[in-house]
Amino acid sequence: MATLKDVARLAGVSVKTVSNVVNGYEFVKPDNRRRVEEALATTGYRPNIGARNLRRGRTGSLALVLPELSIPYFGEMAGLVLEAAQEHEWNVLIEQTLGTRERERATLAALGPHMIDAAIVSPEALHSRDFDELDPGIPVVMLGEHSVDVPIDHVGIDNVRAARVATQHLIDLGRRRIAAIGAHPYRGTATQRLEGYRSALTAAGLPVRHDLIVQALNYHRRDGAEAMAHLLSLPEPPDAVFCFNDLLAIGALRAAAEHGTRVPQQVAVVGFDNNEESAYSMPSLTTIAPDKAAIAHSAVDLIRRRIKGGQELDPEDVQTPFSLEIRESTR
Amino acid sequence: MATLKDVARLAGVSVKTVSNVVNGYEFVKPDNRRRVEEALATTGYRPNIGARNLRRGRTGSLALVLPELSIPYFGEMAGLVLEAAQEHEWNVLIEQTLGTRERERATLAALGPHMIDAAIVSPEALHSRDFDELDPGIPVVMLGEHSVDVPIDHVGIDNVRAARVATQHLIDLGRRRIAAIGAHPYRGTATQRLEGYRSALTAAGLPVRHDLIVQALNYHRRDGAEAMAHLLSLPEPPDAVFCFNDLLAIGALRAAAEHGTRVPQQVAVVGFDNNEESAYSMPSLTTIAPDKAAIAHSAVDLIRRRIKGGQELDPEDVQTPFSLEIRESTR
DNA sequence: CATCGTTGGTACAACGTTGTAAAGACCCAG
DNA sequence: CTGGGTCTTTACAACGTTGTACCAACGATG
Repeated sequence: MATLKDVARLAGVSVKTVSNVVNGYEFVKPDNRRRVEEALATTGYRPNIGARNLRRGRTGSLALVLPELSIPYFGEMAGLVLEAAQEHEWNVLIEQTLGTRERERATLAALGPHMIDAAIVSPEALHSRDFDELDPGIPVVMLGEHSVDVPIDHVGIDNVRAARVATQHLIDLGRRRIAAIGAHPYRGTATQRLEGYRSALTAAGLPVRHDLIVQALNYHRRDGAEAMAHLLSLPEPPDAVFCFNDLLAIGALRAAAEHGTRVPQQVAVVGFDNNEESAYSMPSLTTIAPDKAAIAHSAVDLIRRRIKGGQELDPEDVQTPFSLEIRESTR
Repeated sequence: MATLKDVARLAGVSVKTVSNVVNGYEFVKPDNRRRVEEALATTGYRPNIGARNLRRGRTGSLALVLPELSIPYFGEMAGLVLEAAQEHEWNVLIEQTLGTRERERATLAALGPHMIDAAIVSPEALHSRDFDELDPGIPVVMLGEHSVDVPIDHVGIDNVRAARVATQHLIDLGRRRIAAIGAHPYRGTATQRLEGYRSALTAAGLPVRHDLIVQALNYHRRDGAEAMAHLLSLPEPPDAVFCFNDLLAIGALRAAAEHGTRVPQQVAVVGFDNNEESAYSMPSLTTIAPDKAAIAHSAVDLIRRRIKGGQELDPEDVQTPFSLEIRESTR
């Protein structure tokens, strides 16, 4: 592998002059520039990014820390973050935590400031305040989950409002026994979505019935199916279900079908995330559609801002838009 | 950020001694070792991976090059590759090519040998022989696509055989007008799956009807839906369809439903990939299920082998197992 | 007590790059 | 032809790490 030294020798100039050509420095004699460029071409020189970064004190990489790539929401988000990061010539290193708090902490501790310039973290179990003790030494942007009391930049939609919109949609359909699937003891987004659900019911003068609120410790299709099966076996089953993500909703659709319950006639279903598959499920799924590209771009922008601005910048909380995508499951 | 120098000063020893402690070198006086370890702890020293790699001549990172993370198959594969790579303490840098040949080439050229130790490439448009001119200078393992005539390690399932199994399954159901969705002018896997489809038909004494073979330039749900709509509009529509991936099949299921055609009674459908969503579609999808974890592990193993063994090693072609997952769409 | 091998420690150079500072070449005005 | 400025190039050091070579101390051996 050719280095600057090799090119310099071949072109008959100093290493620095080659470096200057490579970096587009203005004042190089045309004659030398030509010779250097020839030498670059014949050697097939490629800069050693590691050495360059060592010298420059940056790495050119971001870390994206998320629970699992096989979960459609995170797969889609990761793809968009990759694109957004590439616009600023960042490489992206992806780490999976599998949703365990221990691995979320370990990952952040391990990455440290040497491998990456910053991290975009989509925490599952980790609380913002864990970062306090951690101090990863690099800018961090949190996606989704959010704790106000910690000075960390954050991007996400207004979960409370989105959940209210979803629930209100079911109320507008005339449904009165509206269940919720996805309550969770300590997951922040779950708490917020539950709050939105509750507030919509209350505002409409409907009771909040605890037997219609089903916990889900995981947010996979299977959990949604189990929860729905449970709801349908109740003496008075619900006439609508708000699922805290699309996977739960997809599972719920299947459970309903297996139970012989028709969607949306007997039970209307709303999801959350607008996974690509939700437009093709049978029936297709009404869902809260966050603007994922906006989330990805905002996250990268926050990182750029923080890298430029430094620690003393006030932490920002960017709320990205969302919409309600109405499909067959509530039509 | 503390460096070896800082720790050395604090512990009152040389930089190298600290380095020795950090790297577990045996012969360090217990007394010094203790002092160094204390200093390490109080400074919170973390080795600068970049500098270490520069010195050692390796990077500790792999690249995973694939079309799009939002495509479930690649999302799932990426997750498994991440896990497999982590077992050997590799970081993984993911690059999306969006399926364009130009970006596949550009990515490989850009990554070069400095950022990464090796690359795992899942090409969409790129041919193995493109690598010849390219010579990325690092070990490369190809997933899926495969050209025998180029000395590059490869992992994947036997597409021809798998397609034959899928088609044979439909034949065994008594279907006689079996269509195929997903033919493609130059995509290698498409060619192989088409060949398997053909050979199964021929072996069963069934005609290969060209009007029942539908091209798909992309492999998304929408393309499957369009292809299926076309097939169902034929004067003599098929009684079974073999789709070259699950997304096409999911789209086909929806098109069938919208056309009022019942699956599997009127049209049986088989997919390929066993995406997680395919177990929850309505009806659930019969599909070829490659052992994705085996693919991921084999890919990482091939890389380790190649890094140890060097260029003169004969290229290996690992065929991973697959199975036919029979579900509602053919029951 | 001289010698040797083992153990423990250090200085230096090197990985490939770029910033700094300084020196050399060139040109033009005086 | 001198002085000053503008261009152009270079040597050197440094980023943080580790391999090599070497030195020093030590106990054991003859």
